[in-house]
Amino acid sequence: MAYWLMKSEPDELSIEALARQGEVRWDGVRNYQARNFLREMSVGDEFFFYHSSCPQPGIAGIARIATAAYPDPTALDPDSHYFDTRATAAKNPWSAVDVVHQRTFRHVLELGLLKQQAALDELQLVQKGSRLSVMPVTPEQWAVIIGLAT
DNA sequence: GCCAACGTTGGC
DNA sequence: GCCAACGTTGGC
Repeated sequence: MAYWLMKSEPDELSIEALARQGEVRWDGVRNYQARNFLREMSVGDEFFFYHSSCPQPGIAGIARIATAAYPDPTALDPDSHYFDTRATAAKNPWSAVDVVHQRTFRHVLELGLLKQQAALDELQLVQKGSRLSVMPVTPEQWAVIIGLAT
């Protein structure tokens, strides 16, 4: 089983909203590196749910991958913010996965706290200039971060 | 294939 | 709202 971290703006989808809905489609990823990671995911993989572009950026909880990657329907929807004129049903370059809520942390693990952990130096999230919204997490990094959540 | 211009991300 | 850093686009 692999571990990941995925970013979401809480205004779009927060861990609380995911907890309410149970299972949602994680769509709108429009970066090839991030998309490639989506395609590497397996059912049962777990990921840290990161809140970005908000008053308290950080890891808010854990969710689980419920489906393998499939073509992202928002790319074909003219009414969607994520519509891509180049995408067709036959040739849709973008992928989505379904995810299930697993755990909401009692407190958000703030970005500043994560940056203080020497053991997380290699995590792409804390590297300067990194904007990747889907990234792998090693088992060691996963354990360190779980240890920060009380 | 280079690279300048542009748009986006995301913390602050 | 600002702006650094990055990815993408498109002219050449």
